[in-house]
Amino acid sequence: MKDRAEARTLAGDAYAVIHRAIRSGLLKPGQRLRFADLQALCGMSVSPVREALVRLTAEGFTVSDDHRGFSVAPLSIAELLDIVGTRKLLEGEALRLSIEHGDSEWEGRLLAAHHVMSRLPRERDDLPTAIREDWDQRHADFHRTLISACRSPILIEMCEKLFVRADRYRRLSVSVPNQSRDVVCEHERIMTCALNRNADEAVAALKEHYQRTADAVERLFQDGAATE
Amino acid sequence: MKDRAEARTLAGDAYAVIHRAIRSGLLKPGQRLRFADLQALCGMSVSPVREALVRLTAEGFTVSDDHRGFSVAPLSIAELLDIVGTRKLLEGEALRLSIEHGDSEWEGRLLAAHHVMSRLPRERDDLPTAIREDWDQRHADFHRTLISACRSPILIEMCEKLFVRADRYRRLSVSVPNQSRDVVCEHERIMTCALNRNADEAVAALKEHYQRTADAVERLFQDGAATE
DNA sequence: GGCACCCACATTTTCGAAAATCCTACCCTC
DNA sequence: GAGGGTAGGATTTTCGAAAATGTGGGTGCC
Repeated sequence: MKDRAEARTLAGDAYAVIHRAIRSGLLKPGQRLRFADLQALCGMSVSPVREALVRLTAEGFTVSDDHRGFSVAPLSIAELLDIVGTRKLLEGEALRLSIEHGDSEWEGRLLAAHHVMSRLPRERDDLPTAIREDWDQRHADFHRTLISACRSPILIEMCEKLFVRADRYRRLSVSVPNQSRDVVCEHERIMTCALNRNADEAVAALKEHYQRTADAVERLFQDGAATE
Repeated sequence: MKDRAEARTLAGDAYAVIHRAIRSGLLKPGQRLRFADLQALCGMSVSPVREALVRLTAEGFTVSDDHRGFSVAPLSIAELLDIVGTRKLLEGEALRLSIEHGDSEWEGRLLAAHHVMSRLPRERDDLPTAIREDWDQRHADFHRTLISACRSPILIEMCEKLFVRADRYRRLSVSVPNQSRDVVCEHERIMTCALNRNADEAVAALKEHYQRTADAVERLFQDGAATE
């Protein structure tokens, strides 16, 4: 769930390393994961690696087959659509609650998060990885902040998990340089509606935002990006 | 998540044993979990026990503190209300989708699940544990069946996790013999509305059903059941 | 030729002990 | 007496090897 500051135990490191390897595509969907390889990758013994895999499995990034080990969870259009549909439901409701309960401190954090994000270059394939990761971080922060005042830790946790899970798919679509979308504008609209306490419109804008991302990735899938 | 058929590895056994111990109250909320004790309880070495705890932590039954081990997740009114609120949202939508997509085969399974449950004695404190567990099982099956046609595996999985998590609380309320509720009737109303494809009413009835359970447990909490 | 069985190999899972970390209580200094 | 540092013991975390299990191929039988 977290990624940074997750380094007090070796198992935490292993989790971070493998998680990153899966998101980055170093470990491909469906690929079998051998302990020997992962031990070499993480530079540690089998125990923490196994612990990391158990955690990743609980979060849907890997799948486990008793006595036959683990493999990277496959990607599919069906799962993408499922994730997006569920996110629209959960984050939509979380945003509505946030707008209902959020105070001016929340408004401030929201403005700040959006500002920082908008000042960074838009995600593009030709940018250095470090900058892309930076944008990803700010983008995640913005969406986190949106729902942070909903007063439901469980809802927040579920949204967080789905966000990271969806991220595997979103990364595919980044390699398409132009999608004739103005993502910055979409974010702005969500924020403005939220600040104006216009819950219905804010939620609608958020759902639209996710649906567009889903559509972009779906197009990509049909061009065969999933099979590689 | 599962409990039965989870026995192909020792770690799976450990998970089942500890999970059961937490739900039954043998391991109390907030209690520190020492490996030595759990190894004795499960009859195995540290590795599978640790794996079980990692999984339980991912599902919210235990909490982990780096280098300080694990403890049973505490119960609180706030969490109960959060769980119930989220369940109403998730299962409500899942039921709506199920009603939209379910075919006659689904209707059949729903009727069957309800029938089996209604023929069993109502859960009561004075009944033998085996019978109570049987009723619990059928009750869970009924609710599972309700949403089983929603076509969203993720939604189903989340509902399942919340159901089990809420179960820890629900078990507290069972010890109160009479709550002036007709649970059988509540279930029947949900089913009838669902079969009549009356989504709005079915969802409303389901949410009411959960809210009443929550209210019952909440009353219990205020009488100090949480502190023991 | 097809099918079942069995053996050797590859891999995961589990064990028992070593290493690392945390907590407690004590001592020393100020 | 208060604060800080430090050994000792308890506990978790990690390691490396042993045990258990799945896999693939070869052999013999029908």
